[in-house]
Amino acid sequence: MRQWAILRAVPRHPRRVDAPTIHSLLAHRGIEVTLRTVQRDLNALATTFPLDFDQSKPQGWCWRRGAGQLEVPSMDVHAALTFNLVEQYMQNLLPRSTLSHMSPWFDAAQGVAVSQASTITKWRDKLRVIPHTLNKIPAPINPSVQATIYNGLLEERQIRVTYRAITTGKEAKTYSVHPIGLVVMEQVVYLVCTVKDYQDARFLAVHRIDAAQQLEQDAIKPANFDMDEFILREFGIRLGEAPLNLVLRIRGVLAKYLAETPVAIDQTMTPVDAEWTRVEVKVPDTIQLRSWLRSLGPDAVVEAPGPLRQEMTHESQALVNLYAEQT
Amino acid sequence: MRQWAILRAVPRHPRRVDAPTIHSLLAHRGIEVTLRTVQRDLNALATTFPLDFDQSKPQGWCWRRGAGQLEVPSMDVHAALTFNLVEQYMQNLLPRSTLSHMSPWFDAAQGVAVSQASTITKWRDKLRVIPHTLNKIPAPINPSVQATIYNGLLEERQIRVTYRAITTGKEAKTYSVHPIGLVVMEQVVYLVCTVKDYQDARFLAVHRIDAAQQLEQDAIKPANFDMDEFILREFGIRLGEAPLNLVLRIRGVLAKYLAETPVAIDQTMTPVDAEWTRVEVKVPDTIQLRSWLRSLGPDAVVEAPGPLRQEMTHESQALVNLYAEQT
DNA sequence: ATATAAACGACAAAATGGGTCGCTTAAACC
DNA sequence: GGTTTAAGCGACCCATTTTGTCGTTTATAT
Repeated sequence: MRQWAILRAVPRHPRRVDAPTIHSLLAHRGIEVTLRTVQRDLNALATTFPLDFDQSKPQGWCWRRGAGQLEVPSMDVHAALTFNLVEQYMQNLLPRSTLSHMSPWFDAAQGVAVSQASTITKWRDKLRVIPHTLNKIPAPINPSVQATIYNGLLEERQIRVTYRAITTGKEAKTYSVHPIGLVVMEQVVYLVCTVKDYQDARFLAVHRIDAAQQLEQDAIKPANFDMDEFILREFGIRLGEAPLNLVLRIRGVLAKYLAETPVAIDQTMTPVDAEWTRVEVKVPDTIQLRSWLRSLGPDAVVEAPGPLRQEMTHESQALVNLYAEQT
Repeated sequence: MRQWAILRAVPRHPRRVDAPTIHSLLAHRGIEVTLRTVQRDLNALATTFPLDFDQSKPQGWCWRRGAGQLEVPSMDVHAALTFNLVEQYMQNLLPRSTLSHMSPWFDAAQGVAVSQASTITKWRDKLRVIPHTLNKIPAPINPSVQATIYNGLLEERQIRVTYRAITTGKEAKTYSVHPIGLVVMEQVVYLVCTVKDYQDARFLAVHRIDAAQQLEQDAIKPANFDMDEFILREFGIRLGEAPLNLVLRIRGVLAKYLAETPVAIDQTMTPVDAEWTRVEVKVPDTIQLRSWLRSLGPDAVVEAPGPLRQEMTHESQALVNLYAEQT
């Protein structure tokens, strides 16, 4: 039991912890033993587990870099299968530096034997995830900047950041921010925060932060801040306040797909004729809805509400005009 | 050490393992002890860990249902943050029954204290993932059918399935299949397999499989089967053989976004005038490309290659015609 | 009904664990 | 640069625990 507690107290590679710290930590949990015993335990555990310590005087103990994840209960094949799917899914949806924190588990999932005795078939041979969007390349994030940002966010401390605004020509500025939250949209990670002493929240793309340094001062969250409200307002998601009663005319395989994965639970579908099917569904009025409707091309026609139909009509006419121009 | 091995040998709830099995398993790993010792260990461990056994004679041991994931090294805050992001991301991308296999880890991530002493701030307050597509509802999958399918796939055994084809009117048919792989596309899970003794691979939507039963016979994978080739061909992904040298004219915020998350590493962007920017990039000729181009609406015009421009021109004209019709 | 195998209690010998102490060594501080 | 402080480590020994053995009980299978 004590050894179990010690194992869990030892952190992964870059971070380190020394024996006296573990000793007091154990005492805090009601496990009263001599420091000597803790030292003995650490040495004993190091013979079986990939633990390392540095040569400084209070020896800093850590799990060897690249040490695998040991879990109880151990990962079963179905969990491993799911981890493998998620790994493929996430590949281009989060920046490498963030996703890398999960690699111990992804590696563990890879290592789970597919079947007891059979061939050493690789998971990759059996599993594929087809990306639903065009695979864009996430902007790289400086790992140390990311670490500082995430720490400041979680410990609720102010951070001094050097930010390179997207508006061209402007050079990077340095100021302190109060981190509030993290928002991921379209493969980009944004830090939601207030700047200096202003009360209004802003968002900064983390990959455009060139340098970051955690400050001593606590971060102050503006009163009555509502993250969801902020997102809908500032990220240009919500276009209308009320949900739309969308009526759509669709054709082809799209009807089949939509029958299988409905847009919402109240979705109803009624055949119009041999070619077309009418879909009625209540959906929030968002930018994603527009993107989706556009992406369907000439297989979907908005019938109602009127304003949305108008909008789509104008858009398609605008597109035709653009294509009519000589290049 | 022996107890550690025993803990890892005990599976999660529905599955069970008995003491003699563990005993022989330990012997296999060079740990030679009496069966009695194993029994004693199990009882001892059950006082500290949430282990349960049933009342049948060879006692079946398992981790109590809902037992948390215990890991060494324990999950640090950055890993927990990433797990929370991924959980939000995956929410509607995989069916519940599949994703639920990861819930022990998602729960563990939730449980990681955000900061040492500070407030018990919930992760949810700080993290948000904005879905990039319209959030459709994944078709529910019968968990026991899913378990059988996944098992058959991993153990490479034939499966007798009752499949409800999407073509209306046809009733469900039952036949045996040789599972080859799993493909996830647009929130739907497909089983790639060959049917009966035919050599050509097909794909079945897992949520349309009403019943499944694992058979004794080994599954036979067709010679020279190439999963990637199969996907490109059968899922209608690849439209042209060669990659396209896409030339695109874009405007507005899109130019900024595309500069940050390029479509491919060789992407070049050159301003045309105050409004437009020209993007050149080599991309595979896929259905996703079309969807993406369409989703951009009148903010993007394809300039080359010619055939694609033609295609887009015709599509937009067709859409205008559709909207011009009286409802 | 009988045979088989697993679980369990009891006991004793063996092994190991852990506190104490003193020595050594490396930081830290004046 | 010397001194202080604290951590690591080897050694010793007693108490506790561990584990093999064996006999009994109980449930499952034949």
